[in-house]
Amino acid sequence: MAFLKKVKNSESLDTRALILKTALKLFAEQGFEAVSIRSIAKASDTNIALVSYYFGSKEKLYETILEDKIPQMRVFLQSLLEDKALNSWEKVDIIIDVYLDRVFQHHDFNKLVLREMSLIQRPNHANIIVQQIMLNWRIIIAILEAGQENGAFRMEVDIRLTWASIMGTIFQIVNNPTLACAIAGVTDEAALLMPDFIERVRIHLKSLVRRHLAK
Amino acid sequence: MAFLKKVKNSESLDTRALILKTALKLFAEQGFEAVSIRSIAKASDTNIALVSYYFGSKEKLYETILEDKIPQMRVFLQSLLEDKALNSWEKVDIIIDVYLDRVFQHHDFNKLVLREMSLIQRPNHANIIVQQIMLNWRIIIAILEAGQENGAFRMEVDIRLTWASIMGTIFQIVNNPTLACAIAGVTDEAALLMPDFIERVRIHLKSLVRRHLAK
DNA sequence: AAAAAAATTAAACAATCGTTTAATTTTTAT
DNA sequence: ATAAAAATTAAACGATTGTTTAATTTTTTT
Repeated sequence: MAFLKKVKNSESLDTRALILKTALKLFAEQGFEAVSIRSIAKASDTNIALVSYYFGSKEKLYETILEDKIPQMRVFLQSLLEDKALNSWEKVDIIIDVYLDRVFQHHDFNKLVLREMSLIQRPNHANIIVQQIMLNWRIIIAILEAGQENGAFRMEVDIRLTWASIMGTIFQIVNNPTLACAIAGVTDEAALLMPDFIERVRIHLKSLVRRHLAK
Repeated sequence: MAFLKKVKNSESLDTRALILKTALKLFAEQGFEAVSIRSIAKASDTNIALVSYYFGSKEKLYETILEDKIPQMRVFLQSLLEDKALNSWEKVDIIIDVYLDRVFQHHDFNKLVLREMSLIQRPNHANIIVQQIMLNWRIIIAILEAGQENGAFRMEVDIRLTWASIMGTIFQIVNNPTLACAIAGVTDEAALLMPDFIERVRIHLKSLVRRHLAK
């Protein structure tokens, strides 16, 4: 019956990468505890023992996903902070551009991160992520506060809450498919990843921040 | 040994209410699947059979929590929409005030709702909540768009994304204790519920929206 | 005070969980 | 072609899950 032998993946993803990809999708959709190793195996058409074989445990599989995707963002942000060729207004625009593209592009992964940050009393992996995110947060705040100190932005503005508004807007949209579809006026969730919708969010955010920070 | 008999709750909460309260806290902290009936029983110092006894199942306990807390918000919003004594600027201020107080006051419950909205392929209870939230959403959008039509707000503003920014800001803060502590400059999570911090968010939000909507 | 109802308990249930084992197939290296 | 290594499999492991049972205690009603 060799002719019935299943062809596992036309794109020739190796099994390890296939499990990672499938697990990310399921974790983002349902949460860590709700996803069983058996459901990962079934969805990826692999054996239930392979999670232990490749990653050691379900926990370590999750950590691998998080670590694989942890942003190289910090290097970029640090260089942006130190960049003297750009003024503060240009830097804000760049940050919005970069974050918007990044969150939309890796929206599955961002759901994971967002959920981790909302939970407490969690295993080690959560704290690692939270710390990474907070390191980036400090650099961004430094960039924005520099704009205040050099006179580009209003002094009365609450910089930290301003950044919370920017990220909150993006997360609110990416994290909440039903709401996002209502905003976009579509029924298909895939439409949210279309360039025009992202562009609409971009315009809104930049307009919002510009009026807020301007003297 | 009657003198050693345990006194369960000084505030004389009946057992059913105690289980509800404890379960809400644990679900908000750890998520639905991560919380076992045994952990609820242990944390509330009750027997593991009582969840089934009072609520039928873990699922129905969760549904009871959601339904118990489903906002009376819609009645209020509908009356605000139809109120002709208030102008659009006053209505926006009121909406911000009400939502801010409400989300902070029931921050545990809001974590649950937010998480439900981010997950897909969930049991029935999730859809119920999502639909309720979306009904409120439509009323709010109607109120804001009325402000545009009567000339109070700029026509160029993206009303739906504006509301996403307001809610996103609030949720970002309430849902993310670590970030919120960094913003507030405190280490104790309890400090986030202090009136001065909420007041700070309120001032930021109103200032942000005012500049954004004003001509 | 006796009877009925409600609340609470410990123990057990089957089902599912993550993980391990040991055998087998497939791939790689010699 | 043969041997070694890696990948994959089915089956089983003990632990934990939500739930049910039946007995007991507590409360309420008569």
